[in-house]
Amino acid sequence: MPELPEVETTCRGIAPHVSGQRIERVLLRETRLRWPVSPEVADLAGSSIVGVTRRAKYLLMALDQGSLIWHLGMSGSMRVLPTGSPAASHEHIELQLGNGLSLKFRDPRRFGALLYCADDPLQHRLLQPLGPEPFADEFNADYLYGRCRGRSASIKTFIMNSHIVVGVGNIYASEALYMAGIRPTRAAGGISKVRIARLVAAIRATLTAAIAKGGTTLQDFTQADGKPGYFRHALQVYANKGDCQACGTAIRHLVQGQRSSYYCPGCQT
DNA sequence: ATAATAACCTGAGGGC
DNA sequence: TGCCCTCAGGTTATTA
Repeated sequence: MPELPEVETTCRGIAPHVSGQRIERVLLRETRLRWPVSPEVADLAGSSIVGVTRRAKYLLMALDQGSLIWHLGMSGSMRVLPTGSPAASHEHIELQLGNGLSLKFRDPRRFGALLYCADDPLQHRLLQPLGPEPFADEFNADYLYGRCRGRSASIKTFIMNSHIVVGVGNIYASEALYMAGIRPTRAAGGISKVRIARLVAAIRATLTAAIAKGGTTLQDFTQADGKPGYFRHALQVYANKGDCQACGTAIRHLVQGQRSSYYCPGCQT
């Protein structure tokens, strides 16, 4: 689940409960994530959490000394619950806080990550090469059209490339291309600037709408309070086996780069 | 440099 | 019930 809207929802959900809190105790039940959890994490008791921000699909937790870089992978989620409440299955990490609450990280598939970074996390080797945020001024039609020049990759694969723009995952790539009227199979370099401008707007609109609904829950994702994301009901094409709401044509499914894509052959050219 | 593929995991759901 | 297969939000590393 965790694309940009889900990570943003998580960030907003946990921030009020963890910001300014002292870490009383760290529970590491499973450290074999995408990468081994940084050993420094085990010794964080006594540190304080200054604040939480998001960059791409990473959650950045500033501490009084250094920072934590979290990633939710494919199945990760975070909840804030009273310290002492029973651990859910696959609840790998728990930070017990001074306010009697615990931040609990659950990730059945273990594609997520928790890394400690002593200095600027934005300069971390995973964050440094990332493209612009979709809501940044820098991400505009000029930029995206420029990056598309000479690229034969499909536009769907292209906008999911975090070096081009961050935060657009498999669900919202299909949804944004539907909104923009562009087939996911089109070569990035062959799309007119006007249509690229439409795509930029569609990416922003799709992500904004999804954030407003708390993201999309397919299976594992929950908000920090345990509720699912409600954008699933607003999906137009993703996982849709029916017809396009706009023109009635049957939604089509295909696989691109090992990922499912969905589009309307009537509306998307 | 760009593009395509394999790899890392667990669980849910369908078919038989 | 149970077994086998396919598929699922991401992204890095490896290979052409």
